[in-house]
Amino acid sequence: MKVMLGVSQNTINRLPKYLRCLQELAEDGRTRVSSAGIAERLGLTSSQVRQDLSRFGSYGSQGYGYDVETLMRSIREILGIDRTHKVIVVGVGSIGRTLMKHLDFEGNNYELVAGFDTNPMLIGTQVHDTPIYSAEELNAFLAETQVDLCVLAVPQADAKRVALHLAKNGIPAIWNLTNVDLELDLFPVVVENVHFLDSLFSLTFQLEAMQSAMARTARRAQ
Amino acid sequence: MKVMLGVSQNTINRLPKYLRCLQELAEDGRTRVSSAGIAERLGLTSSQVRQDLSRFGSYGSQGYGYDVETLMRSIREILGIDRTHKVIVVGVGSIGRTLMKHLDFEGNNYELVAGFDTNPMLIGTQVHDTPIYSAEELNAFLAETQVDLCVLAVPQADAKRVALHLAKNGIPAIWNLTNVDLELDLFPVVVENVHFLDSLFSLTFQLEAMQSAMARTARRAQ
DNA sequence: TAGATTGTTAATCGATTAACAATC
DNA sequence: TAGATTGTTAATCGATTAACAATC
Repeated sequence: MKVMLGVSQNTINRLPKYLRCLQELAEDGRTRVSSAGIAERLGLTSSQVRQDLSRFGSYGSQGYGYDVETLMRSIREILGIDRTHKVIVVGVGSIGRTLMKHLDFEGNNYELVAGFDTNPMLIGTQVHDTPIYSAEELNAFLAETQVDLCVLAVPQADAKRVALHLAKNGIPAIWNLTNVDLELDLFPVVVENVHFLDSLFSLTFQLEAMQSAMARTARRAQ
Repeated sequence: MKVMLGVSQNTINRLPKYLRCLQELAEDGRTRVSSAGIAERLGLTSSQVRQDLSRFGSYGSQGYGYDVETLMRSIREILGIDRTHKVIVVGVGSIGRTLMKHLDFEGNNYELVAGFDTNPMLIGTQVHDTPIYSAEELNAFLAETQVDLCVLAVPQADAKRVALHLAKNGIPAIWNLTNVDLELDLFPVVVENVHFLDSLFSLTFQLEAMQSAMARTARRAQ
């Protein structure tokens, strides 16, 4: 594989969108697609699609475009989701449980190996075929299992402490759903902070902007 | 308020992060902060913080910086979350319910006025003090209540149909949590597509990139 | 007052778009 | 073969950073 120095975050963030677009095309029975075809569906330019993909290699053919299945496989490979990742869920409250049940982990090669919680009612149960253990069993579990990724969904008050603990015990990636910004700076640990509200706020801003634009238009039309 | 022509999406996306930063500062009892102080906490440059804020107005003082409370209020105003927004939840499955219970709607002036679902078990119940109605009651409800925003959490198969229906019945903003890309292009309706998996994939990419960087370093050290 | 820090203008940097030779 | 479309280089555009006068 090419050395991936300087792939921009924007490019990385578009890869999952390309993948979803290709999955839709495959479901529609399409076997080939051009960069212009992808671009149109996503509201981008064909230039950008080709430019993005070319950061990682050559996946198309002149005069033909891209084979849908092949490009899908290639993007999965670039993202790393062609390989299996072992995942634990720490904090199996309502958010943790909902994700375990509804997110397509299996279909993307994520293996939910265990959940951990402090609630005695949950310990020993299963959520979506995944066993839930007590928080005390976490260290022992990590010592004997190579876990790739942790879904962090504990209460806000516990977020920083638990994240630090996970990092110290060798978890290399934390998907942080606690709504607390984790700036761990604990190389070699990567963290992705998910903030539901940010996206709601952004929508609200757009709503207000649209409505005031419409109000201006209406005034001018009078 | 200034006319907001050409505020970049990047700037808009940073506003919620500034807000969260200020909230943390306020909780720590801080009453003032400089652009450099905000920038450091968020890993940005002070220039960028000032540049972003100056798109909307002047909120600081030379030699002093920003008053934490005042700036918080101003950003809420810019985002539009100082005003009350009436919200309905369409699709009160496990994702819809979890959000209703756990997301801080009230604290950000979102008023959850109703939920709608087709499941007879849910209809007539309350989730987090919000009544759940039958899907058949939706149209009548929209006719008599001015709803600002809809949280869309129906099954994937229903997403496009329901979104179109909402748009046609006057919902101006849809927060789409169905994992289906909605490219409605139904002006004047704004849509925000939330894709949980995108962020997980992006984390996985970073994980792989970090691990292969470490492997290279290790080889070189031998 | 002197030091600090803003808001803004100018300079730089990076990302997107356009263009086109290569070629399926 | 002729038309289509890639991968890539060059041109443009926009976003970030640097610099600094204004001033609290």
